[in-house]
Amino acid sequence: MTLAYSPDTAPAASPLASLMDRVGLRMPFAKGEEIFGQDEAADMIHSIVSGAVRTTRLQSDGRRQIGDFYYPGDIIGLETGDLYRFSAEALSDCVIHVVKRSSLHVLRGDGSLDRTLWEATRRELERTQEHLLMLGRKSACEKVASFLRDVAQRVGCEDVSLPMGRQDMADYLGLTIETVSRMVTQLQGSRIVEFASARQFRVTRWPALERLAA
Amino acid sequence: MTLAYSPDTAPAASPLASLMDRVGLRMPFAKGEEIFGQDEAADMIHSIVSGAVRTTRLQSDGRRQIGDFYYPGDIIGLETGDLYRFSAEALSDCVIHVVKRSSLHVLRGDGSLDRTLWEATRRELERTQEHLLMLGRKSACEKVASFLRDVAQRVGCEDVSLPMGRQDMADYLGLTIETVSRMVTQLQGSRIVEFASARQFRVTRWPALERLAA
DNA sequence: CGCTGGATTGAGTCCGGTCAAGCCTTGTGG
DNA sequence: CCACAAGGCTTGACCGGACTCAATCCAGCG
Repeated sequence: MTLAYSPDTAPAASPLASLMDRVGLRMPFAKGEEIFGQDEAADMIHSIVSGAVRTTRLQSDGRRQIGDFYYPGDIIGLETGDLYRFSAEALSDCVIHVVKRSSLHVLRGDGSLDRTLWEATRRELERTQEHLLMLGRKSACEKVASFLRDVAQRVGCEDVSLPMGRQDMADYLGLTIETVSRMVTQLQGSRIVEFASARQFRVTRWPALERLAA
Repeated sequence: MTLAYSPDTAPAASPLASLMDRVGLRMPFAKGEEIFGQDEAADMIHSIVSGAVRTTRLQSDGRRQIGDFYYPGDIIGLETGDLYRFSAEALSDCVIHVVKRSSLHVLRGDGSLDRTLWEATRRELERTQEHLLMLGRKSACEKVASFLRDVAQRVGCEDVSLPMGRQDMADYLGLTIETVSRMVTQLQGSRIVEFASARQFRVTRWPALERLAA
């Protein structure tokens, strides 16, 4: 999570990824396709090779919350007992390395696998706690600022392209798409970020962005 | 987390707790006392023997978010790398079983400890995700209803006593104490719950409460 | 070139926050 | 045992930020 990565290509492999390479299967998914579904039996672990993924949870009345966005090198499907608690969908065309949980037993023994999975789960927990903090106590403007900062930071290069649309941002931040749009416009008005198109931007004033993200 | 427990007394021990009994130390904490602090070195794991605990995170401007409330049998201090990301405070006088992380190595070997810790971390992640969902997409009324339902469910008996005050509830739910208070009054008005005092209530209409908690 | 779906913008509303009194419980000292 | 003080909780009036609904804009694409 803290590592830099090259978008759309396989990144420097995590320890787990290298273990997983020995078992499992690479599968392509088309943009918008479901990788796994909420409440399905959780018998797979997924590692992203290329592309981007969102995890979502749908309530009966249609309200949607996005759990997180995932990029090459990230693992999804850890957070679960017997059933997936979120569904996962491809934000773009992507390739996923899929491993049956049961086949991981082959690699068990020295305990290093267990500890690696635990480590990954802990990082996931940290990210979720950070997300929690944002939802609970930040204003709309601070939320959008934090989001753009996090994405820009992760990519690490000048021009950032967002793999997700406004609705996804809104459902991640607990806002409406109108509010997200207004805040983006506002941040642009104060010359803190600059959008070339709706999904392409760069940060023009990092300190100001950091300050707003609080 | 899903197990029933007797408040204020040691519960049916978790697998981890029984392991931890062999090492570590029982320590008493007074109401309001800090058990560990945000950004301190995280070298301990804490298991609650009796009483109740909150974990909190403070922002520079004073805004506070409560991570979760913990009761006998729960483990805290798992969520962390080198530093605690939240601080933990005693909601009431309580007894905590404290174990040095390093001394857990003694018990390592068969990997069962690793797996148990992982399991605990995963449950923590699940709870955090549930919390996330609530903060992102629920109305004030739904939040308070969910909260009261969860507490009542956990205790399992008729009369529920809240170990935390309104401010703690508010900081957990991402609301102000005034809004919490109004929602409680409202729920009482519709005969869904009944408060004997500010910290003592019972649920009078479970189905309605469940429906509101959505 | 027009179609289509996502993004932006605007006007008006409402939920939850803010500020300010009051109330009730708890605890302390006369 | 009562008086009083202190802190937490409740209630009210008002305000404002985010939502809703609706119109418009714009980029991508046939």
